[in-house]
Amino acid sequence: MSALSNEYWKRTHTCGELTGENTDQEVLLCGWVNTRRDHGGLIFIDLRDRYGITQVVIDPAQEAQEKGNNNNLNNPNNLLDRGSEIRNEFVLSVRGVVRGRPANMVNSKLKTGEIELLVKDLTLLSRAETPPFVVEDDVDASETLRLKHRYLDLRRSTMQRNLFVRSQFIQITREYLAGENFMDIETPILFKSTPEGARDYLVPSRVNPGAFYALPQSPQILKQLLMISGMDRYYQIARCFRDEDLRADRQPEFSQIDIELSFTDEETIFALLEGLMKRAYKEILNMDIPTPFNRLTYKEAMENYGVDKPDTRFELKLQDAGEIFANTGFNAFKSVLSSGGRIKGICVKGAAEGNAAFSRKDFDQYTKYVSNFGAKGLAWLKVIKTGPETELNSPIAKFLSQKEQVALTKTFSANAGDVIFIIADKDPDVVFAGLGALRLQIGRDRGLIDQSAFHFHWVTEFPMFEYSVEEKRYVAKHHPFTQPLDEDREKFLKDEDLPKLRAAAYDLVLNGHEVAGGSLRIHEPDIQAAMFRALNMSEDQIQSQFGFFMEALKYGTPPHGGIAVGIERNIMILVGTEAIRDVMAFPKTQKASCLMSNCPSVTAPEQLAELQISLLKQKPGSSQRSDMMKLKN
RNA sequence: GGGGGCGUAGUUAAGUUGGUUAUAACGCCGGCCUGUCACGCCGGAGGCCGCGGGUUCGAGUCCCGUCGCUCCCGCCA
Repeated sequence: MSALSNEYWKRTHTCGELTGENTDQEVLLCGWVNTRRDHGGLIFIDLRDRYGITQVVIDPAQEAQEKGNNNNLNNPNNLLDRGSEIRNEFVLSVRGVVRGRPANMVNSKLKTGEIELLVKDLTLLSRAETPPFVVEDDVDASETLRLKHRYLDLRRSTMQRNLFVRSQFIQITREYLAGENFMDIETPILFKSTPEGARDYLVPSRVNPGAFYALPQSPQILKQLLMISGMDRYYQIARCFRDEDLRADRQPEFSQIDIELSFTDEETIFALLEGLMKRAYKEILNMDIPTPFNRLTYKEAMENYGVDKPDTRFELKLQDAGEIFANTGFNAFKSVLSSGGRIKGICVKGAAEGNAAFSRKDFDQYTKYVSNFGAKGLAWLKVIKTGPETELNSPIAKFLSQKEQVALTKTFSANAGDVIFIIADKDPDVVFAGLGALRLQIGRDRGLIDQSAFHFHWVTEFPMFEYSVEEKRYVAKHHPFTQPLDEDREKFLKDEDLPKLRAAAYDLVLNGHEVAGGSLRIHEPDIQAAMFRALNMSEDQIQSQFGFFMEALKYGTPPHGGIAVGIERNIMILVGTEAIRDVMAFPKTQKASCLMSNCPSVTAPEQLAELQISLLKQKPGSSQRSDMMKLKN
């Protein structure tokens, strides 16, 4: 069989654009067979491409009536024969005439539903085996199968839309930042490992045996060096790599809009991002996002929501009950307070009585749920109406004085029918984490979250340091190039009160997700040196890991700062999906493997030898062994 | 590293206290059909019940192990 001429795929239109205005035009469409409805002497084919679906009709009787204007009309029977051979996902070239549909046959579900294409010639460009799942919008297949045949999954309109929105978002970003004088500069993917932070992906160097590059966790140092170079305003759509465990919103490689500016301050950066988001939401969703965004300090976020990335689409804020129990006789609470712990809670409206009431089982499940976050218990108190008064109904009620019960009701603004949940723990982080997670869970369970809302806000004044139990030292909460807040600079230089110092670091939070994070950077060499010392790094470590950077700082560094916007998380929320896998073309599974290509895979011994790498003996049953088994089959 | 959920035709699921030949829908194959758009009607094929062990007269079902997918904790500056 000779090759087809490319005349067959010189499309005049896409499958999403023909309307009544094109009636009687002769057109050529190309696409995939979405469905075929064979009526014997009449065949309907829904032809699909990225732009939409157009109904194509093989109707020899109609065709015969319309003799005249075409000189290479096929034998009608031949057309029907070919039509009946067609199966889902075949690739077709269809030449035909656009026909308006009678009013009662218009399909209002299709953009092109007021017309159809009467086939004059139909050519099979490519056959397809029966796909492992039916390619349709409401896909009826497990994610495992979808990932194995990702190229088929990506034919679905939801996936195509997700990737299109992502493309739009990046395009808008480029235009916006170019308009603000930003320069797109690429930085290396093969770079130096910097042990602070996440685990690195390493790449062996063949020409330097035993030495490794690391894939960047972010271009942080490089973009700061660009500021020292006088690039003034830099951005990059930067791929980042982190070898840590995956989550629904975490992949080993992801992209961020990496931004850095010289001679800047927080207000400038906030306004820049607000402008970007406003424009993106307007152009993509035609939605007006109010700016400037609200701001919360880290402390306010923790006290009110228990997390540093609060979902503010619903209330259900945390209240403090520490004062109520300052002199309590209830030993459990008393010991928590005396050892520096916290007692906080939330009040759930209308959850004590009626149809929407929590059952004993619900309480047990929530108790179990908060235990995931370290909470040893969850107290619950139902507010019950007893005549004109209310009283608390709870396993712990008998331990609480009348005064405490009244104060509780008041502090939580609780009415009859409400339920108060309380967590008390010696470790304040457990109280925050437990209640923060409980608040979110109850918000979801009780439908308190407005799914169509987009709530942006800034979280500011993050702590500079947090203590690492594992490493027995303080580590930078953001990263070690972050400047202390001006008010805390003196204390920082005196090395005082490290856990209480605040950084000029900020996150942009959207619907409970951290969608961007940044800081003002240290531009003074002595401050940077003090920072490394605070992190308990020796001079040798500083030299070997960051010597080149310390050197660069000495040659005239402008004050600078920046931010990085997580592209996948933003798009995920924009298109309303739960996993960032849905906004990436070829994502990895939770074990960081690709089901389509089966990577990572075993490397040939020769390839390892060339790199002078030998493998340690594998544990029996390890994934490497099972991979080798797979290869043998 | 730890905890939860899932794994049965091509696909999505059902499968009772362990007991005949493992169901259904969609898809697939064949036939019929000129107005469908979830086309319709008739017929048919299709199973290592993830894998390996164990208990039992008998295992999709119970037990142990293992692999894979997923959600969460730790981790993710």
